[in-house]
Amino acid sequence: MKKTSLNDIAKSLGVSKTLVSMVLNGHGTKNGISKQTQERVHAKARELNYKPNQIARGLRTGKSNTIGLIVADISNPFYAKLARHIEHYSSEANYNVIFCSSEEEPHKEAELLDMLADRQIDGIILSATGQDSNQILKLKRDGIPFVLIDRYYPRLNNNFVGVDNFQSAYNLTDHLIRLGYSRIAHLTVSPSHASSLRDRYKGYRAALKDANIRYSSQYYQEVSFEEPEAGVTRAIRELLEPPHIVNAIFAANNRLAVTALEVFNKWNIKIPQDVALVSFDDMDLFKFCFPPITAVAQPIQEIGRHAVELLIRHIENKEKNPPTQQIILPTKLEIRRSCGNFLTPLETLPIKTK
Amino acid sequence: MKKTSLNDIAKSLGVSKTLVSMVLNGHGTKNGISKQTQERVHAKARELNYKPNQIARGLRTGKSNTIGLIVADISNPFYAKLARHIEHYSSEANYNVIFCSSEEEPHKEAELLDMLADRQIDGIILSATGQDSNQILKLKRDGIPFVLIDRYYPRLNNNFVGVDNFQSAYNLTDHLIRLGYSRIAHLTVSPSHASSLRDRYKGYRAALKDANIRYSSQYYQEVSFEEPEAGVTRAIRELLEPPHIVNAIFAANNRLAVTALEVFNKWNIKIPQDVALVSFDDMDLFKFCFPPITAVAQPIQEIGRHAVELLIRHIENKEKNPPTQQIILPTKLEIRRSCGNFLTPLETLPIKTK
DNA sequence: TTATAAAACTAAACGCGTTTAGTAAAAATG
DNA sequence: CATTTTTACTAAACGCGTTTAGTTTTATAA
Repeated sequence: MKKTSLNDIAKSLGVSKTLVSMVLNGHGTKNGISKQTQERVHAKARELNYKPNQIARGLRTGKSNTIGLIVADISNPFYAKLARHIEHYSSEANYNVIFCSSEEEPHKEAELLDMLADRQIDGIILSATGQDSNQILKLKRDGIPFVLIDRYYPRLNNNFVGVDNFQSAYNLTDHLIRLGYSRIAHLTVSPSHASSLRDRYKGYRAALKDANIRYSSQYYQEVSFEEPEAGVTRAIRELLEPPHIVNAIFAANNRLAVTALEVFNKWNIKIPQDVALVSFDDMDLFKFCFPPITAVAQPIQEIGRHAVELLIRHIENKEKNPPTQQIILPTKLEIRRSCGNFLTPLETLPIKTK
Repeated sequence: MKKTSLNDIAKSLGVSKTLVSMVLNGHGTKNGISKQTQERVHAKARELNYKPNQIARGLRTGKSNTIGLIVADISNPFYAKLARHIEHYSSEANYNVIFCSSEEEPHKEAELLDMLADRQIDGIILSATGQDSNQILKLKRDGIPFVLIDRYYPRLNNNFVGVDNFQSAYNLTDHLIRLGYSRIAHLTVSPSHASSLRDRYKGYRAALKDANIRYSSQYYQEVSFEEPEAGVTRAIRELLEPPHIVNAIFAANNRLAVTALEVFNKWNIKIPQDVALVSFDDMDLFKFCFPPITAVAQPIQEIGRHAVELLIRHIENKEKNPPTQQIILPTKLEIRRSCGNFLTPLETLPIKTK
């Protein structure tokens, strides 16, 4: 039960496969194929349930109507949601998506980029590990359209869709400062070559500086991507062993925030009494944690939409070489109780239905 | 700056591309190519950084070293984690993965299956919508190796990796019953053609029956996949409007549980005082909710590992046609406080460091 | 010395849809 | 009627790696 090929249709109608190809691609009239013949071809194609082999087509045209998406970690809900939106908008524009996950490893990222190039991908959406701009230069040299998301290379003028990590981190830190916290730790991933993480750190430092709060290098804690549990455990021990060095922790991503919660739970450290916690990147359940976690929320759907639009514009105008574009979208500071204004749920009102 | 092709190597060495192809595929010695020539070919391939075009190769061999993964919803953390594990194990076995998300729509599932077939995928891992077994029959007829995950078709004897949804749901319900709950609602997704959801419902019913608890059709609430908020809101209103019909809710997946939490929060309904809540599928943050949510946890990594192993076994023994296999893995009941044994966090012990 | 075999390599077909260059027949024009 | 144009269609090349069926050269056996 093999698939119907162009040739099958051509033979069964006694015409050439050229003709069939032209008709099915809508170039029939342009090439002067008669109406009846066109109709016969369409009818037969329907009858045999013909679907063109995209691979053979791509081999000839160099176009695959497929875009590659490389995220740093598909199991992180931020990227998972982003992947879903990207898939959605691509599919609307008649593109398929190949998802990949680099797991923050530059060599895996390089491998995946090669793999995608092998597969004649039309373009790439990439959240780069940031360690090595050679990959990006190679994409540029090879003329493969691409859009960076979430993280960019400051030196290179590429297509980019993301948020203002600096300002958002500044606001988040400023929020802590206004609530009276002055010894604020920054918990981040090492090695943090990703521009997003670096900008979050810079925003944090800038907010401290503008508030005339002395920064201590003890506040800065790096945790390896591979073993967050061990790293966060160590980091929190250093930050909170008496005398407590800090009274607030800024987790630079949601995974670190969740891991911090694990550690707090294990050691019975209470938020915000013992220490305040805020997270960059929101999660559905942060609202329902005890206490709810204050976080910066990114407009994930919008990031996905713009990334797809921008990429497709570049793919479909490859010759004209449209100018690169940087799209910076607004974030939202979700203020909850993990840094004060503490109310126990027991103080909430009685059940109100309807 | 185009990519190096086989021909480039052949020409620059003055040999045929046949020879180059054979050498680079390790068939050099078998075909009597001399040692020196083989070495020259390898050296030149390295020098030109040659990477074979997988598409052209696949066109000829019919093999792409790529597997397709279709999940019901990539933004659901259960599937996102599963995707990550599947990617990991596939990559270890030298296969790439094309991820897709059917968003529970049978027609999209059908489209994606066609798309994957077009791309000469070697095999498919699928969490089927369950509405239409024709898709599955077509895969079988076309001889495409596949493994179902999470959901299966009871009538068809296919490869399958998943958990015992019936027994796990039975245990979860039984846990509620032992804590004294007798009016237990079942909140599920409509239309629930997925075997996993149906089995969860059956397990719930069986537990009620074995405990001689009368079941009322009022306990059963279905919510559409597309609009969970509106549906869950309506469902919970019906279940909890005075006089409260139920005192416990069994959410058949994590998304429903999270949405239920949203509604409870909005209406100030307290868990477990006003109503108990349990979820099928665990989430990282369920531990830290207020109160922590009792849930059935699936062994996601193991599901991914077995699915990949089983699929690759079938792909690589396509001729021998190995027997189909059903792998049922154990779940874990994570007992937390959302159904009683209520302790406020305020009663916990003082900070204990180290 | 001649037939035979082994060693080392190549031409060409293949898979399948696209595209260029071209042909045959009918219609229009002079 | 002869020539040009138009209409309707086709052969063959192409992309690129794989594979089959050889070919040429050298070595071995009869």
